[in-house]
Amino acid sequence: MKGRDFPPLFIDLFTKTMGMDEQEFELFCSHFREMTLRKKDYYLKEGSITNAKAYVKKGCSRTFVIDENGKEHILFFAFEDWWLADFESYHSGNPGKQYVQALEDMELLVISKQDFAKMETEISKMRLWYEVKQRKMNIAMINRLSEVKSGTSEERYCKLLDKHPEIFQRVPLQYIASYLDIEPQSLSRLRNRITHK
Amino acid sequence: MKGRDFPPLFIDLFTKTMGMDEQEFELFCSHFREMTLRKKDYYLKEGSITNAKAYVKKGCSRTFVIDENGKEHILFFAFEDWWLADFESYHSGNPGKQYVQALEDMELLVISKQDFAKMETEISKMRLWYEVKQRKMNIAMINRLSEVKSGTSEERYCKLLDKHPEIFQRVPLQYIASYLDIEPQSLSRLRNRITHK
DNA sequence: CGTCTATTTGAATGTACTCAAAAGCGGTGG
DNA sequence: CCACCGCTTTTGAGTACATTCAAATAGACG
Repeated sequence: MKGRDFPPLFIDLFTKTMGMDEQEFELFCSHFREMTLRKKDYYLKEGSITNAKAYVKKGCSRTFVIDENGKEHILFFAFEDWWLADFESYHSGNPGKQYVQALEDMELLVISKQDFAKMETEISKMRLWYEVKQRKMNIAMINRLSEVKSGTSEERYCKLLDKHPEIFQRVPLQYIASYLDIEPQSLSRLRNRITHK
Repeated sequence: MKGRDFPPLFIDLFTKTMGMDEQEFELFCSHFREMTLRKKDYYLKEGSITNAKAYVKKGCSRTFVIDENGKEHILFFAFEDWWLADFESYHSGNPGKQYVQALEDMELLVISKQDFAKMETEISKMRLWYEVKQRKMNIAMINRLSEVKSGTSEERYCKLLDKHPEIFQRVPLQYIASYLDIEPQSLSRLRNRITHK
């Protein structure tokens, strides 16, 4: 697969933002393999070992865990230009706890751990990029943690609607309920309450 | 301050685990300044800009945020050998949202952002160390996120008691309640319920 | 059109919350 | 050493809110 076939944001990220030259970028791209998922397919399930990172070229997914009572809890959604992996499994080599399921048909660009590591030694900018990436994920997780606990469910719903209205165009309400940590019925009543005032 | 005055685990981390030689280690240590906090003192408050990392030499603290209704939510506790910082503020340079308050008298080893950055260029192993650190924090945050949402409050309490009994020796129950995202009264009743069966 | 799934609505239940007050505990100073 | 004060934890009573189970409606897809 040639570099020019990659999505614009992906190309920009590595050429403009990171200053990779064309040769480096071609080398980099050659290590990705394309993968498609149909809606409802799983990219990852609990117990599987992740040895790749996946760039979301198209579509969206939900990452969730199942608790001791069999309940699903969505940790986050992923859309275009996000990176998907169960990082605990990826770095430890142990089976992961996360599920990743496509909510739309998806196109992924997958790079194996080995190839990524090779890239990091061949293209020094990669290290920096991944460091920054890691840092941002970190901050996002801490913020998500603050949000999960803050305010009433109505406030959490309104904030999500305000900050990420696009989610409501693409993700069924039941999953948004899980993300907000409430039952679908409660979300339905909550939405009613809001529109009737 | 001489390297040999640092806590054993700290010395091990950088000499044994990271393979820093004595000279590098002395250089490294020279950039830390000691800081003490009295119980209940704040190391950080919302709105302040963090430009340092702090190694917890002694004591423990709680990191929390205050939501729109004025409620405190504890994100995590920190004990000996942890690193403290509002990483969002640290990396963005913007005012942070976190509070860090000492729960016991504390001794910290503080290194400024500038000095740490200088160290990273002077001692190449530092980069690697910080990368690994970052990664682990990341995973810890994702796990914390899973836990906050999983199971009943009773199950979360029991799991904490099982995995981190030492916390109960050092942290007042009201803060454990906040960590578990329940009111102190509810925690009290919950504990009663458990011991009476 | 029919089936399957998602969303809404209803009614009853339960759990955690609030407000309020009592009991317990630790530390300080007389 | 004891008495007092402040803070933490517990207990009580009433309330609010999300949950559960159940069923009806609405939408999506073949």
